[in-house]
Amino acid sequence: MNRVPGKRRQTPRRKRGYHHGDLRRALLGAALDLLARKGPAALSLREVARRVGVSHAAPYRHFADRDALVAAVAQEGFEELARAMGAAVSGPAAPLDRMRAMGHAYVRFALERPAHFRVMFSMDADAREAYPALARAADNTYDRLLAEVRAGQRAGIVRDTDPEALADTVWAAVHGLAVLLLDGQLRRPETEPETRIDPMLDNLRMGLLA
Amino acid sequence: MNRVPGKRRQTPRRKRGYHHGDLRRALLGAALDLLARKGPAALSLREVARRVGVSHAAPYRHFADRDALVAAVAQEGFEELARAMGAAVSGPAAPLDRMRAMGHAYVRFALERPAHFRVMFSMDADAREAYPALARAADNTYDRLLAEVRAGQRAGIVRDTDPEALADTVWAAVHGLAVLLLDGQLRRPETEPETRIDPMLDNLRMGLLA
DNA sequence: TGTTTGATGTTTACGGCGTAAACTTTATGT
DNA sequence: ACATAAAGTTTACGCCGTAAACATCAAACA
Repeated sequence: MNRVPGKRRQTPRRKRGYHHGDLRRALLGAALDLLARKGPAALSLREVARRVGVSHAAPYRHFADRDALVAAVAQEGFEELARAMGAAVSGPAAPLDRMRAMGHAYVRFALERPAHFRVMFSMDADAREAYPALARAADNTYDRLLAEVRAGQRAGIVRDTDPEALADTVWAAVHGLAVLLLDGQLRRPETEPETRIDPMLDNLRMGLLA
Repeated sequence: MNRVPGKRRQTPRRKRGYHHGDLRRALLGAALDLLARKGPAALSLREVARRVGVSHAAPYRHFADRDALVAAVAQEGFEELARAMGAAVSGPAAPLDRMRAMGHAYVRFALERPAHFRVMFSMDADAREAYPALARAADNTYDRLLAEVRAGQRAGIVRDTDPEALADTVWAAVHGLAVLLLDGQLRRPETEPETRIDPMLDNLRMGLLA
């Protein structure tokens, strides 16, 4: 049950009337919109159903429960983030520049869609295991970064230690920066949030030592 | 209204019967316990009241609403984290060692009390503004780190750039590691989670460059 | 072509939640 | 001792997630 993703309409334009046409997608869209406007606390199945104009039980034909809807929204977020990061590295060629571009895309995504970003990381490991598509989408972003680290090492630019540890470090720093900015935890009023990332990436490059 | 913190009983042992004795603290304790056992979703005013043996409206004498209770729990978390970090730096004398100890304490706290840690960072900046005590408790942990960075610079060990940017970098990396480990996002099965922090701190020290 | 059938959506119902208002009880200061 | 305000209770309302029974429609098959 619950719809196989690939089985969708070949000619989706035909508006070939289901009962609704394409609930699921409509629900997802409404959920995302609600999330952006009113925050995570306001994201309820009933409100989403209301906005889409169906009964409050209709969503259960497409999502097992509220968590499943949230997981689907999170998954969409990871896919969009992966796209943004992909677009970012389409420009620069040098590994370090590519990593910088990815970092920017990551932080920008977080700052532009805070509620969405938050939801993406709101499920703990156990909860996430029930949604393998989500896990795959999330892994994807890590793999992109790791590839750049390895490329940097092959080019002799990046230090030759465990590449996964290096990728962990960079990802943790970028992710940490994103969530701390979101939390307003290290926002000092003078500085534009996004300008924080370049000094940070410089510090990562150079290290702490004198 | 809502109790001035300092005005509490001088001799709290006397069990000088309020109606309850010391609700608020009991509520906070129950909330923390519930959080640890059942996760953030299960943290409800009514359940907390039930556990403490009081009517479901009683908590409103001590907390304006559910968010206020959550904020108080978060604040306790920051205070405890600050204590843990304080205890960690009581040993080593060298700035870099102290930073390492602080990082360990931070990640350990997150891994040992995941639900609590999550709650601490679950409120966005706007929401947090309503709870200045929370904000102060949170700032405290940052200031400890910044002090170590400055000490390292004075000792000539740490690179002489903007110390706040350096502190941001280290904090972001440590915080990012903590939340990613919690999310199971970069857990690779072979390695013990806490062993991740030392390679990361080494990478921070040395930088990425070859 | 007409019928069946499974997918999609609705109605009704239940209990839990946050919160407000009106009420009762108790501790404390005069 | 008694008034008063703080602390706790009861009752009530509307929202939520979810389950079950029911209705409707699209499509496959006879």
